[in-house]
Amino acid sequence: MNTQTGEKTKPVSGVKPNASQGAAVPALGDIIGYKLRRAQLMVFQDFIESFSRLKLRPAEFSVLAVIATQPGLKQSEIASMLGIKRANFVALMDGLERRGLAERRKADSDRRSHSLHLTPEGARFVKKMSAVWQSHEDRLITRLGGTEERDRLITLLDRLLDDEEG
Amino acid sequence: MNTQTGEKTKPVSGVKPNASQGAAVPALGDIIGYKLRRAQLMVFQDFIESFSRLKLRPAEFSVLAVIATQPGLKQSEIASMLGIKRANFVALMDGLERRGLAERRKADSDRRSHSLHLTPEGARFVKKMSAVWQSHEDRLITRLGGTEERDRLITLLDRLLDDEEG
DNA sequence: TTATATTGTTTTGTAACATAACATTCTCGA
DNA sequence: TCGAGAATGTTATGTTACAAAACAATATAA
Repeated sequence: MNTQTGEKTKPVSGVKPNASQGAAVPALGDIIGYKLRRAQLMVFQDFIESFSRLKLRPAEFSVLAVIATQPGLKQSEIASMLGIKRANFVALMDGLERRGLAERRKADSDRRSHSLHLTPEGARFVKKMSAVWQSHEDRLITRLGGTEERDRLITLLDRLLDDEEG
Repeated sequence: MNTQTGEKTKPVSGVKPNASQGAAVPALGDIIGYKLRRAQLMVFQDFIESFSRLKLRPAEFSVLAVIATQPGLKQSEIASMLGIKRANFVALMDGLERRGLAERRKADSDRRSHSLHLTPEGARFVKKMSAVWQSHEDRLITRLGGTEERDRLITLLDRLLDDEEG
């Protein structure tokens, strides 16, 4: 448990150290949130281009991935797992159903809820989707410098997320 | 966690790992973009709460930080530096000007452009803002495990961004 | 000069995200 | 068992971020 303010913040790359007593005006390169946002935008950009042919957006991709690996979950379960408000999940799921990739089934255990499943066509689609994702991911790993660096990045991001795992 | 690539996968040199065989459906935890997005949302959430009292949003914060450290830049320069379309920058700058924090000055060298500066009140505001940011950032650093981990995170994010620095 | 490019701006459209209200169904304590 | 309250999916609505097109004023280049 290191004190945060105790140690001088080391300039990351050619950034001036801050000497004054009050907090220095942060340089862009020192702002975690800023770097995080820019990196996320870059990654999503690559993702969107990679999936333009399949006409699949990041949120749709994540929903199909969850349904594929955990079929039968309730709509609200998947929504909350992905941090999507269930109100906004409806249209998203409508789209997947309209394209014949996934379907809602009435659960007889709880007639309010819908359990979500892939259609046969959806299963085929997920295969193509996974291949496209793999090459996208490989591109990112290359940029990072290898799988080891990828794992380190994931570990650090997990630390930020730790207590909101849900 | 690392189900799909195993420990030893090093396809990074441009060789596709699963070219012949189909790629596995990715688990959420293995998707860089997903983790990145969730972490970014968490960080922005903390940022927004930290700055609710000052009524300052991330984009406004970044603009003030740039103007404070590099006064006199042109509007379009700051916009592109932050990845904000100049069309969308107008309303943002209007807001800062309306609050008396920053101002546009007609540059006589180029009468089309506006050079951006802090007002005296803006300079005072930036001091408070920097202090608030510092505690926000310290919170993140604590979550990461220290300044060393923060630096490692920044380094990794920079690798993703490397060739779009601008 | 004339043609072309840049700067700031307005307008407009789209997508992401949140909140409130509702009908249906379930749960559970009185 | 009933009835109050919660959960589920849905609709409707508003807000915000972001992108693209067009424009006037000004600068630059041929």
